[in-house]
Amino acid sequence: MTDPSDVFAAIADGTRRQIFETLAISGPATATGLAGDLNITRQAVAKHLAILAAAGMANSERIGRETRFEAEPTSLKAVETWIAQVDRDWQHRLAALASSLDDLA
Amino acid sequence: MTDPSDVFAAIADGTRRQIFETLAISGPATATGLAGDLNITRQAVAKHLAILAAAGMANSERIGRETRFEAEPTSLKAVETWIAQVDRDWQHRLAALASSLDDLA
DNA sequence: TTCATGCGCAACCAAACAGTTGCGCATGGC
DNA sequence: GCCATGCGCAACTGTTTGGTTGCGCATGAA
Repeated sequence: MTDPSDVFAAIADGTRRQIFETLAISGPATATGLAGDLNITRQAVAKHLAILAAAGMANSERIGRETRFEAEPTSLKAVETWIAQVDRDWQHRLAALASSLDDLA
Repeated sequence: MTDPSDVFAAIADGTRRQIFETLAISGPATATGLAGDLNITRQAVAKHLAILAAAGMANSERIGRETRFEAEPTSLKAVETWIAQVDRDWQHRLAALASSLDDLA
């Protein structure tokens, strides 16, 4: 299982989000291909892809001498879950506050 | 308007998420108070709160010699929106792929 | 007025990070 | 077999970042 915290760290970087978006929109791609669009080295992209993969946000498959990376959108569930939980906590606190104000009336 | 990218950076740090959760659950608090729970300096907490505030995730209010910080949960909308967009892109690509496969049949 | 509390600002430090260059290895086309 | 392509690994660099300590200022209580 991948640490949810890794997902948060992974999406923190703009370049990484961009790579992830590109994979979602255009489908599987290689580090070399992606490096063409963005204006950075293949190595830099490869590092980002490794981080995305470690966070469970991308899957790699070696085909001949190429390594194709594909996005794994379900990995963002962890972030959605966290946001939903915070929202629940917030609402819960407001409700408790309101009811305690009612008690005073 | 706050840069959405700031929100991504803000939630990337575990301590920051923890502070944000605490504010959502327990309501407004000061840097000194929060520093007690977490095991770091008031200064460190103050920096985190400044980052959260800059990202639009927290609002501060000075009361006497205290500065109370409150969570702003709506600020997470930007993240939710991004995730939803990526999901749409992903589904759209899959649909296009399926239809192009149909054309071959 | 005096004193303790709480805060903000600045300097500093070690670790993490995004990015680069350089090299060697494997795979596919000629 | 030979060469180009694509990749992974390693070392290095500048910048960002989470954290600390120290100081001075303002506010509330005695």
